[in-house]
Amino acid sequence: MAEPERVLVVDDDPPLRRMLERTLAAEGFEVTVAADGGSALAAAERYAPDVIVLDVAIPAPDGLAVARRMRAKGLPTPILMLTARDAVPDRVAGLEAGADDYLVKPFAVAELVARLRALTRRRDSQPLLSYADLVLDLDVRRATRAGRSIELTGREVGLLELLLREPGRVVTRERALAEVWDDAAQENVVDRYVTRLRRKLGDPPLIRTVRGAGFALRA
Amino acid sequence: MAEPERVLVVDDDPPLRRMLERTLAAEGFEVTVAADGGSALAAAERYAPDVIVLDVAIPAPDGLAVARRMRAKGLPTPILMLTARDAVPDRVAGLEAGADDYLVKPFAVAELVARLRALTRRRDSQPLLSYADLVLDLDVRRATRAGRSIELTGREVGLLELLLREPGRVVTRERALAEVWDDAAQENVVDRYVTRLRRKLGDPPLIRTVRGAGFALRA
DNA sequence: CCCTGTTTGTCAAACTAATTTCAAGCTTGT
DNA sequence: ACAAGCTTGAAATTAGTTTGACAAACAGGG
Repeated sequence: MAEPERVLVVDDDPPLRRMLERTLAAEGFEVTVAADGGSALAAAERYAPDVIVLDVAIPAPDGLAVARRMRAKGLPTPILMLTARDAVPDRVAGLEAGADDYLVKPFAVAELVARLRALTRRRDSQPLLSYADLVLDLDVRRATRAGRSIELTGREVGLLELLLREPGRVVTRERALAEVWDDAAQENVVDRYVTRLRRKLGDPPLIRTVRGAGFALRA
Repeated sequence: MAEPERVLVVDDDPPLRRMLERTLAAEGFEVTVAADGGSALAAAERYAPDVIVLDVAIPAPDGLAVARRMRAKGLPTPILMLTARDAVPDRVAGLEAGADDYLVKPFAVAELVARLRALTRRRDSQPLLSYADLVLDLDVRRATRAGRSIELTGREVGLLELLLREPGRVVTRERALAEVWDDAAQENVVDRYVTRLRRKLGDPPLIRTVRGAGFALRA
């Protein structure tokens, strides 16, 4: 088993808050609580939870505002919103504000736990490839470096994947042509794409030239 | 088909009231009417409707008061409130008082019917799907973005649902054909529908094309 | 059952992005 | 300084995408 999931519970009703705190702890979550929007925002940043349970009706910035601000700041943490009534507008507003799921009060605690598990469960997808501060996501054809997201084209992904699969090892042009290109292309395309990748990936340079042999990620 | 949904219409304007009575009856609802707050409360208890259409501006206890009292008595019947102006305070007040949805006069009758259906069907309905500020309601085949309501056709909903079920992941044309179309259609239909969706969903664009692969939602 | 408006699917032309080539200039090792 | 190898801008080429126009299928109302 992995380490416990960290959950932030935001609700201004002390009994409910305590109940959630105890139940979730019993379910194996590591719980932090907040009673109003302001401390929720602070806690979300300081504590970096894996998931947030957020009541819409809380003092200060309400749940919707909190969700919006978190999204504005770029925090991707999944939010499960608690809404008071079974009102369509409420739910729509919550989801528009950036919530990932909602639950109508009163709710069964088992239901809450199930939803939380669903939100924290990692989707199955191709594993990410990485090297130093570079991460390549094959599913989305996108790389990330130092937090910056970089869109890549098909060939760029192919070449970068090849390099990442044998980090530091030298990849020859022949090899690259065979694996990324369906042969029958000038060897120069590889160089061309190395250049493009270097440009997109930025500094400090990650792809090293091995004269007479090929290319490799910097050791 | 199940038995007809019972709706209580509360409005003090006789022509409008009669029009609603006739239209809703034609739509298969079983209709009862009331002209003021007092009889509305009485009818709500005696008649036990599945849903209530309630004008805010009525004599005696006004719409807000009626909603509040019904909630105070513990009646959970969904209320669709008709507000005269498109004033935010009005709507907020309505929702706070216990309304489940609101419609601004003048309204299209079809819209009213659609909302009523949504409210009565809501009991055990599919959860809403969302991504960024887009929310899709599968039950009503309608999407909402930034408060604007967007009508979608069957195929449009199907495709959008597919994209929303794996937010950000790339959906290939093949996959879309298999899941949304019963195969046996040109791959181009997918493109065609992506275009239509993009137009309907407006700016900023949500559907990104991943050249050579397919389409995906983008943050 | 027919008419009407909507939804759906097809095609082809216009368009756009990605890929590849070429050639000139630049590095590096000896 | 020379040669072999590497880099890169610009242009040509190719592959893939978007969209208007239209016809077929369909749904609903009279």
